[in-house]
Amino acid sequence: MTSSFSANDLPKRFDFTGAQKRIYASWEARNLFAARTGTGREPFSIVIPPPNVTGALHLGHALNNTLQDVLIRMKRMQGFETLWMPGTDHAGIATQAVVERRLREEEQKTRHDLGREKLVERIWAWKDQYEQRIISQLKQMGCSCDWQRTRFTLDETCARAVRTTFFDLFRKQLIYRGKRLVNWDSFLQTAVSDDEVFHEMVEGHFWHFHYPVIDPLPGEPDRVTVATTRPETMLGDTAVAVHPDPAAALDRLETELQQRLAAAPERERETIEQQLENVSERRSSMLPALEQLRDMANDGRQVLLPLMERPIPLITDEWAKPDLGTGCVKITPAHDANDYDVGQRQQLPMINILKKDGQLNANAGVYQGLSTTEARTQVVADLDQQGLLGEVEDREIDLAHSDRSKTPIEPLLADQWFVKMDKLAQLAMDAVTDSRVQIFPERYAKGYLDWLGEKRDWPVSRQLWWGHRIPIWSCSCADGSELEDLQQWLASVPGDLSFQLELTSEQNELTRVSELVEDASKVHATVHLCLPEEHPELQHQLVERGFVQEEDVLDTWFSSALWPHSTLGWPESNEALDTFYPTSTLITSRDIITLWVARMVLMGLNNMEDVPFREVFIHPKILDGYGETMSKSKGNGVDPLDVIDKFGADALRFGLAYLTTETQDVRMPVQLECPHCQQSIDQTRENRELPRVECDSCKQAFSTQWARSEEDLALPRGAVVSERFEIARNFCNKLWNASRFVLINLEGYQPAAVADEELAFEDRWLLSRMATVTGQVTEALEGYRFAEASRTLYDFAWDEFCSFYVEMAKARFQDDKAAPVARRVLAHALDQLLRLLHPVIPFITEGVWELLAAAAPRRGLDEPLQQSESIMTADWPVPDASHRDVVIEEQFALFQQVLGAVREIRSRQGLSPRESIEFSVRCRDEVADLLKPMDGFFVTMAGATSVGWGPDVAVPENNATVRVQDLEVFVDLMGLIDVEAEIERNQKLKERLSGQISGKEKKLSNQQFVDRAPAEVVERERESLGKIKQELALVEEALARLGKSK
RNA sequence: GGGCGAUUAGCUCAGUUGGCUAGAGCGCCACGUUUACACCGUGGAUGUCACAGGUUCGAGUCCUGUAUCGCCCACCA
Repeated sequence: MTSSFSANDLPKRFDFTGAQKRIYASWEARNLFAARTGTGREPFSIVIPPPNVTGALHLGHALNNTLQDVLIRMKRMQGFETLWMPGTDHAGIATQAVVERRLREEEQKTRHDLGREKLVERIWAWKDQYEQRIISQLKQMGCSCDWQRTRFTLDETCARAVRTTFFDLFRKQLIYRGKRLVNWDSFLQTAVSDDEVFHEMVEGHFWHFHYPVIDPLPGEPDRVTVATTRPETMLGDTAVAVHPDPAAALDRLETELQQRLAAAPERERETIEQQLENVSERRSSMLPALEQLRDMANDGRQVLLPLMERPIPLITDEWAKPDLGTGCVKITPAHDANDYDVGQRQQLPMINILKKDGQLNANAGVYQGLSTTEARTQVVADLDQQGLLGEVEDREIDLAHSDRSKTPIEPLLADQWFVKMDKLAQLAMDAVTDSRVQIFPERYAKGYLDWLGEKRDWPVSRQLWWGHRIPIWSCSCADGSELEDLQQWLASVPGDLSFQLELTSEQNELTRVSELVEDASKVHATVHLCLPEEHPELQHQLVERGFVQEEDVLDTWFSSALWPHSTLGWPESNEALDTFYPTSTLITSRDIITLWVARMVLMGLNNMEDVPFREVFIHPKILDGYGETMSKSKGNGVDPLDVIDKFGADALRFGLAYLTTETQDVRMPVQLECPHCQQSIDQTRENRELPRVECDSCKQAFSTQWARSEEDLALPRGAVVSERFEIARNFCNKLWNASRFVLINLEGYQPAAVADEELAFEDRWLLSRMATVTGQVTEALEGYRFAEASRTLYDFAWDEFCSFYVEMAKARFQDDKAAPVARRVLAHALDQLLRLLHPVIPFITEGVWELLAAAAPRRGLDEPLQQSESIMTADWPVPDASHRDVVIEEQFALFQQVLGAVREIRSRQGLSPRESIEFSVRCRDEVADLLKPMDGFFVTMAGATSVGWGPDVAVPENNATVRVQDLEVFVDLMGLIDVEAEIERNQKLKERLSGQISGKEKKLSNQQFVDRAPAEVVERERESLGKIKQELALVEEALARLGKSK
């Protein structure tokens, strides 16, 4: 600050835009975010949940990162060596899909036109651009990440960790190859994950087919009937199933339905009754036939799959529900998830009939080359022609579609790599069960344990190009000698490698994968080789020997699972890893507890033999005004930058922290802001999807995030914001102005220690409150109670610091004797308040801190000290127990109440604030002694002059009264009194008091209460009743008086 | 279908181990530019604590059930 600085020149509103930029740059320039090793300080570390590089951050990220920054900043001030590890996630499918879509839209090309290498190059370019944007957003929010350590889940450091981990698991035999149904998008020619699939009801049919029984015995049916919504899949059928005990199944179902009926509400009864009817109908009409089929199945009978003319077995499996369809079900293991399970159980062949482009392959015989839709029509026609088509019902079908291409999903059987989960999952479960990892709020531990408890193997293959390519090379051997040959060569290769043999019998396509091979001569072997590191030379040799590298990449979560240690340089041992692992806490949202949190614990334990973090805090979700989750696709998302532009980064942060309660999701109505007239327009389900919106008030149009056409894009863009941030913005401004006032009045500040006896009543009060608040805020933040901390600070700063302490200081600055101490205490108080607020609102507190340093560089009550240059490195306040004083706080509360009473009377009587009034207080002598010295404050804060304190003050003739505890405040209105207003008010009061009295009397006359409630509670009730009665007496007295004067 | 959570003022939310005469902000009403702040100040009005039972001397708080909403997981031949 230059010497010409004057606090009077400071603007009335905090210029957050300028301050944010300047202050953040100064933090970075001083390297204040850097985590150091070897400092001997206790470490505190957090790894960021890496945002997807795909897109911009939304409000959910803003919340997530605000909370992390709040903790990191507090811990840093508390003297911990803090590390906040930043980075982004390569987000396989989402990122590749975005780039592919642009390729399609802008160049009309598919990824196959570019090829793997070129596509990956494009994605890298995209990634660089978007990573910058994300990091810039985080910086604008004020996040104090150690940017020099920024990682990316696909960078070389992380890649090394991935390969090392995969190799380790492979060698431990925890990786295996198996078949799995994937959601195949035949348009994009890619598998998509379950969450990229949406379901839609479409008009469809339920076709019944007859499959002839091979060589029926006399009395046996000559055909069985099955039903399906996807006729073409019958080409891949490998069995027809019937329930092993249809009678028992029906009985069980009936019992269950009857139980449900007994408990069911009226409107559900009908459906259940119908189901019951269905059961008994089936029992009489179908049961014998089903039992006969069951017996035939047990005899090993077969049916002839029409069109393919392939004999397939009749089998028994519980999957065939006797109450559904025809009671028999066709089994197509390669194209249906449930059938796949049946196929596994029953060791059925699995016939894939689909090519990746959605056309039928050679296994479909004459139908080869048709699309699934064409095949469907054809199959139905052909069966009809052969007289094998039965009933065709119309039916609504819940059909899975690809979210990206909107085409129907084809379930397709594919080779996939899996991670065996049994042991790993158990490790991760134990860590939570024995509290090495603690989850807050606790209830989320249940979901974590339940999910891991299933111990389902983790399919890690993804049919994508963007990601960590699975480090496996495979080679098939035609016969035993080739295999032996290969094994000898592999044994001679130097270095660390691991391989697995996968043995399959001859007809690969038709036979299940098996580890047990009875006849070795019929086997052909595949050798899977896993490399722990990139090894170009060896890879070259492998290719020459006929090895092929796995095309698929790993699930993104595989690399994310390593995040807490991979970012610290694992597998290389180094100081950062030693210092900051395990990390202290993880802050994330509940939807990735299983996908991410569980897997980090598991991988951390596997790789590091220690948990990745000691605590996990699950924060709420941000919902829109309709209670729906915010998402880009719904158009109800909010860009944190819009909020920052309008309200400031501090307001964004404070607003979010203020809303972060333990149980409630955050519902946040959203508005569009008209760029022409700044009018807010509520976002509705209708307008949130429009590319342009017309302003309600100025009638001009503006564009939204959906604008695509040139004319829409040419319009100014309307920001999406929420009024919820106004509270926080106003709070920051309040703090700014209070600070401005303090700074203005610090002119002439002289640092000096302040002895206890120099402290004024209000100083003691404020210091006492500050000690309490400091403790509360620290505890709240350490317990992840962000809303509580924010609310405590909000109330303290606004209602106590500003509305009382600063107001009272005004009077003291007029008094040359009192002013120096007032300045010292005020400088100290502001200093402490800024510190407490800094983690939540870092910019404004730093801004004021700098100004305070100019006005009062040395400050503090005991011994004024030069304070640190940045508030970031200032010490976190510790509650000063010596200042805590319950009596002072009580006395001060009395003062506040008397002041309130005077103000209330003034307002009630409609007196202008200019109009000075006189008041007297009837009270005990001690109280008079206490409050009389406060006379000046009544003048400045309520425009009221006291004319008497004590037990014997004269009651003015015409007065308005308010009673506070055991004292009475009279305002002499000298004939100006609005008698009606007083009577009305007193009568209202009388009613309320009488009600309370009768309530309490009733309670106290209840012998049960008096006997059983704790004595202390009863006593409290008695006292309270006594007080109310006294109060009522006074009200009645006042009413009588008023009646007289009327 | 399974699990979890929510339901408190017009709106968004607090409300510790049951002791409540239920709070805050916004909005609303009245007054007000008093030298930090109108993004402000002072005062005021506003509630069948979703519903129904139960436990208890006492229930917004604990238990059971119902309704509505939301989230996660599974399933949907």
